Amino acid sequence: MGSAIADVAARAGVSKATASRALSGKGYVATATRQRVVDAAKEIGFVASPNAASLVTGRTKNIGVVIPFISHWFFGAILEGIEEALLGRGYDMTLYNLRPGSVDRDRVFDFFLARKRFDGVIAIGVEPTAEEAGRLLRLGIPMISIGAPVAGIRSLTIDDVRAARLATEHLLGLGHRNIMHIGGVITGDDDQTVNGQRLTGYRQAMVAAGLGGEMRAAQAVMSVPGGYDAGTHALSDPTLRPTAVFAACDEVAIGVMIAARRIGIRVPDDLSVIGIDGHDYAEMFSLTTIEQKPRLQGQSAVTDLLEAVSGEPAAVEVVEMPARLVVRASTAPARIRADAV
Amino acid sequence: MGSAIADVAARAGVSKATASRALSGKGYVATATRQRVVDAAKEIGFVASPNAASLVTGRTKNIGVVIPFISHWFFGAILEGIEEALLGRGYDMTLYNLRPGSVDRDRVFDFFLARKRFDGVIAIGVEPTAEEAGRLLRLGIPMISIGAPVAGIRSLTIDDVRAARLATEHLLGLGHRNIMHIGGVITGDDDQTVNGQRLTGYRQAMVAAGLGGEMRAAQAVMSVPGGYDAGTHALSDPTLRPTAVFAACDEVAIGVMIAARRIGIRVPDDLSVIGIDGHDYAEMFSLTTIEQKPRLQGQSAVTDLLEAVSGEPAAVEVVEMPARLVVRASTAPARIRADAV
DNA sequence: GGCCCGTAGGGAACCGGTTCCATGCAAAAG
DNA sequence: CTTTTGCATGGAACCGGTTCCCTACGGGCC
Repeated sequence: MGSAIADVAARAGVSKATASRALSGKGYVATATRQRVVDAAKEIGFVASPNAASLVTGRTKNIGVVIPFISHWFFGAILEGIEEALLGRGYDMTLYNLRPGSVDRDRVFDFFLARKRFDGVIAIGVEPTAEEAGRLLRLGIPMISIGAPVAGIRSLTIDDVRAARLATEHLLGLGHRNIMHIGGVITGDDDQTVNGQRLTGYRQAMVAAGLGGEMRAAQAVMSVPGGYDAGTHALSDPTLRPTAVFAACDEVAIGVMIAARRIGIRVPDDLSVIGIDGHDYAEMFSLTTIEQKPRLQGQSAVTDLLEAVSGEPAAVEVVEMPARLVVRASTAPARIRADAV
Repeated sequence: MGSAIADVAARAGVSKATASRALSGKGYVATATRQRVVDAAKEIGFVASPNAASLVTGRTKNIGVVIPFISHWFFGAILEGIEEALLGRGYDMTLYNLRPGSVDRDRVFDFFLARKRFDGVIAIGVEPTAEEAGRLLRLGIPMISIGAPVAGIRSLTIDDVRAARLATEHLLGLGHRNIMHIGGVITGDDDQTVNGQRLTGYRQAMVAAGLGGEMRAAQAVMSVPGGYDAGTHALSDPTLRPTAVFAACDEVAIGVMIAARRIGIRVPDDLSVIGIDGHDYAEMFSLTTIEQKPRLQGQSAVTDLLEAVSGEPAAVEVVEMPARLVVRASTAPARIRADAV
């Protein structure tokens, strides 16, 4: 069934060593000989076994990727960026979908990732612990994390505190005072995850504006329905209604906008909404947002990781990716409210 | 650096053969011996090399998956189903993102998939050609396709013609006569892809209702903005406006609904909208749809494929998955239109 | 003319497991 | 008491490539 390189060698009348050199293009092989080997390989439909090659070279040309969600736009887009970059360099991408709080977490890190199957690992929005990272590094498997920076692990990140401050300041600059933050689920008081940092940025901006007492924050599932539910709840009471909402991601922002429209609140006339991400749908919804480039982040992660795979460890530990304010029509200057006149 | 099974064997005072049996659990090993080996392995942090094992067993415990989009809900959800099912059985999932019309297609099928790296291949929405499939089957790599059935390849599908007929008939049953179809891009007259089949189903239902002359179909990018653009275009002229739209997928349906609202057309009062898929967001948008279960499809594909991997080829070539009408508030009985009075 | 060097190619070890086969031993069967 | 059987283990081949080391040959240089 499967033809081996020995068969190719026999057919071309050369040794295994020469056949290997001819097919891989390494070492001295006469042009005529190389051609004979290539022809022979084609004739019998030879396909090399990457496993056999990995065994001796120690390189697998395979990268393990861990991600919390696949069917979320942001993570899917990162994944597309990673896959494209890897494919272009002849690498495979093996994917593990590690839902937050999954009991499989140990199994993935201990069993699946810590085998000699991967040249490197990319962890997205997973925030590996020191032990998890250490286990891999001890095996000589470099790792890079996309998301909130983790001490001791090479990370690719946007400055989430700054992004959140930027978003809040944009609303403040438009004259809003009653600004509500609708973010993701926060665990504990000093949450260092992406959600925690965005809450921190909101607080910093509000306090700096002398509005520390006016802060209001709610938590939502990070999706359009999640934002819709949270928005419906937050906007239902006219007396408590904010004039602006800073949502921790664009899906939530879109959900809030739809909720507002259902309730009869006009965006941006009665309510300004800003998000973070630069979602594919932001343009269509005229959503003002702090735009980041997930595809680019995926590509950069690959570049960095493969450098670490084949060379010395890079100097920089935290690489910061760009995030910029894109103003569209979901934010507008605050109006003097009727009930405040 | 990496410790081998020989080191474990030496430390436990047994042979490589016994160490292998102890760790894999196959063959006779005394309980005490097994414990010694397991302890030794733990002490030196032994991690097995799956490549070495694959080389001799011929099994890689790795499945290749080809998919046209990752950051689209439907495909992402299938992927989550596949990944979950594979992980549970100790399999890896290696992913290739093959955008439609990509020049990489040959490279993926010839180079990446047709190596001895995979025990099987799942192709999603890719419709492999006979050659592409044949190459893999000749190598002894079973393949299953999710999407429109392809002759000679084991396929998992919903009956897209029937689903589209069901959707159209639902609108007809509500008294609508002026029903427009907004579908995906169709290539050629006899398009056998999912998009083509859904158009066919629409036509069948319309013709059967004696409305063959009233058919109107437009093409859209399969996304919310795509549906928004197509919807805006289709609904802008009041004299040509349909009373109902059958969208080929829920994203497009949602886009149409948003377009309608912007124009000032009330759903479902002035316009009924139905989609296909059962998107996560359908509930929130009160969207009537033909619901299918992508996660379940992914899981089923894995079950079927692994059966083929480890046993005789299954008898059935085309497996049909359920798709059912879920009525929500985006569809309503047709009204006598003002201009028709 | 002898020596060195660059190019060609072969033999064999090797990567790290799995598995076949042979051997030893104790308990059960005859 | 001998023979069979079942369990336990070791030795060695093997999977399919890559690579190290060695040999060989022809041309340029001293």
